[in-house]
Amino acid sequence: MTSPRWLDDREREAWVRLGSLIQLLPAALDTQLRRDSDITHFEYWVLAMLSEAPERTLRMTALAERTSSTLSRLSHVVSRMEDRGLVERRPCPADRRATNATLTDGGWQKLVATAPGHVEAVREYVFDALTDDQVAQLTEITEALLQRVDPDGTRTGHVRRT
Amino acid sequence: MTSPRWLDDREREAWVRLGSLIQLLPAALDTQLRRDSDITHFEYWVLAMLSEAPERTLRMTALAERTSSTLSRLSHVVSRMEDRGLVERRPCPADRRATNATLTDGGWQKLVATAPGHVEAVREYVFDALTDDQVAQLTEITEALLQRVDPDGTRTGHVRRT
DNA sequence: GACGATTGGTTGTTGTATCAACTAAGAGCA
DNA sequence: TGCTCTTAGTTGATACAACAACCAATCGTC
Repeated sequence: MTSPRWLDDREREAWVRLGSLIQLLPAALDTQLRRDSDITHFEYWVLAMLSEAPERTLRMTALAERTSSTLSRLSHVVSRMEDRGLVERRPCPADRRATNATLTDGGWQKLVATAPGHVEAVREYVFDALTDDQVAQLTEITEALLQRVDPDGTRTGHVRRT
Repeated sequence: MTSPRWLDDREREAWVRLGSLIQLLPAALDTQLRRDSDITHFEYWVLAMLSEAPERTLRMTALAERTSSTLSRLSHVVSRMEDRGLVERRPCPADRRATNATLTDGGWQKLVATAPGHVEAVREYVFDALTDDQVAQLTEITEALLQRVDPDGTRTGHVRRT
């Protein structure tokens, strides 16, 4: 079971914690949002990204990038959100292959009602636990990891540093 | 849409990257393992944790803790792994409520065959991207966050610093 | 201006996660 | 002993994600 380049002790320590974190943090955020607002964490990002876009509208492809998801996943999710009246989908006049997703008034209100509690949860789980230095370190570290996980930036183009 | 304590710019920057990362990193690891070894990332942890235990055996509850999962999820997964001959389940003689899960020879061989490629992927996605200092910072940061996400340590008892 | 390649998006299938409900065994205690 | 409470684990229903197959529009190019 010897591998060319095994993990050393320090790496193992970091890895086991990171493993737990990527397991537990999304689950914790999902739980809060489901309980308080009956939406998933992913749906929250969809609402948030649309709310910040001009006209509260984005092409599906652009929205997929901003939510770090695939187009397929997004399509399913937006369908459900459309059924619930949070989002509207209309064919793009400029490119008739494309579809524009727009936040409805109901979706906007949902976001407004949801955001404070969710931000509070993010603070509680993440930022209240970290010093200012650590927040800066976290930015650098996540930036470096994203460079590896998504080198082309096709799923994270909007957040990547120049 | 004003909240008592909104996120400032630095926090937002860190948050959007962390959000992308917890979305993409598990997916990337899952993809590698599925493609190369036909197991999920979670199943890999199950194999790995059992392989390090005495007698390659753990109580379901202990295994759930080491994999940061719920007992319910673990039960389903172990059932499937049992069907594939990777793991065996036997009632614990000492406490007849409890169940011991044991790695089979087949499970051990699966892990041996899988580990090098997976470790290589972990290196590629994580550790090759970080300096030694950053690895240390990551350990501190993840430790601090786990403290918040799982304060009692019921899902992460084995990794928590004293 | 016709043909193949690429882009944009949807849909169906299958597998997995989650939640709540449940059984069964041990612990605490009158 | 008999009662309740807690712990350990399983199961079934429902919801969600991933992958592959697919369609339709557009681009490139000869």
